[in-house]
Amino acid sequence: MFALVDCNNFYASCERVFAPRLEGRPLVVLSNNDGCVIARSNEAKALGIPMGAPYFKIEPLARAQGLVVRSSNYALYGDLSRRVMQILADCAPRTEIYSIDECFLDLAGLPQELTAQALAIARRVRQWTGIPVSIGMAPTKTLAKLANRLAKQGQTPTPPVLEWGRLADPAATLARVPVEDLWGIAGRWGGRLRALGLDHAQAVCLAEPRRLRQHFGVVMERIGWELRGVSCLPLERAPPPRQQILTSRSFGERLTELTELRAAVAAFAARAGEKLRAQGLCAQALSVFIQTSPFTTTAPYYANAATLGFEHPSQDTGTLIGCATRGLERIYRPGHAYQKAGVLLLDLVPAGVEQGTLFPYPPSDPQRSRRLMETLDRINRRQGRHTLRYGAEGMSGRWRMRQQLKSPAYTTRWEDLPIVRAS
DNA sequence: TCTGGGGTCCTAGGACCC
DNA sequence: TCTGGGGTCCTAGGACCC
Repeated sequence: MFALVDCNNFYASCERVFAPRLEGRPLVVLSNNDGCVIARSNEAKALGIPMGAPYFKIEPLARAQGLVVRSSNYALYGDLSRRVMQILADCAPRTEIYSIDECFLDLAGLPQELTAQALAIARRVRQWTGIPVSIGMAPTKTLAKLANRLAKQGQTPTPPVLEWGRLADPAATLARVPVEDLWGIAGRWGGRLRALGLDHAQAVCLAEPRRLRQHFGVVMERIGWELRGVSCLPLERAPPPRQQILTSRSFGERLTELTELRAAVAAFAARAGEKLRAQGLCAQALSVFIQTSPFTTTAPYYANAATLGFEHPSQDTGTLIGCATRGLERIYRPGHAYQKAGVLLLDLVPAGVEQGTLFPYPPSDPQRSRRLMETLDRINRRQGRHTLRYGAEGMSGRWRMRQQLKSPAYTTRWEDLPIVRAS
């Protein structure tokens, strides 16, 4: 038996935890660079603001309707997520953190009163963190996801919890669920399922699994089995090691000069290196890409990428920046207004087991590099990111993101601690 | 003027191995 | 006219997730 705990409108809820006056008001959170809407409160959804809407298009409406708008504040969301996950880890024998706002629980061995248990979990998370959650429970992950969605929609006698086994008529419920609402099915497959006459979850459930496999492959076959109550997707305790690490950003302003791009790309490489070391990995190759805006119609679109292999596996920021810069110089073409760039680390291997080089040239000192990176990371962990950085990253730069509407990092910066006054 | 960032898995086909 | 059987690795493309 699985439970899926999902935080309601997570980013919007995080913004409200330390600003309770936003309770009940329509609220949206914007993507990096204040580009589009990536989270909406229920009130904002009711206004008809779609997910992913470019902000400049809804701005007039926003003003007229008193919409509250925030830049994304990942320091805050990440910290509140960690707290929620910690509470959940105490509530079940095994958990799987599925995303920043979702967690699967393995309910095996828990007392039978599952609904009562789940209601208590939801209350506890709300009381201890201020974050509202919904919980779906079922014998498979796919059904637990669905139960969660139905619970969120209020289709449950025990909000915010829905236990699949307590449904009076599961088949009729499935028949009311459009295929696109199933976990793992989006637009393309939805269209193809409908073309086969399978347009609701119950039709997929009744379809011959072999047929699903023929038309779509093993992924869809598993969805079919899971809808029938046959669990195919186990709880994953330890996340598998990363296969790639990407750091990319849209620029606050368009860039045309190589010098400016170089600083941006160096900063991305440095950040990617931090992530790499935090995971205990080394990269064996790096890819750098740049692109102009895909939405501009007045200038030709240009996008390109360069991939470079390393002499030997590395987690040294200096090496990463050097490679990224060489790659950039290969693909940079003057005359374009670049909108975005990124650095992708590839062929990751665990640090410490990498293949050495018999005749390194130029001679290098891996111990020295390792100590330097450890010191760099330690200082930046304690004193704040960017305290110590490479000169190539530049001090500021027009490429840095616009984030004009960001709330304070209430829980992760001393200066931003909220002050409570008694009156 | 203004449009996110970060990932995963699966499949088919080609090249190659013994 | 007829040409084995069993495998791996790599890449590109397509789909999906939050």
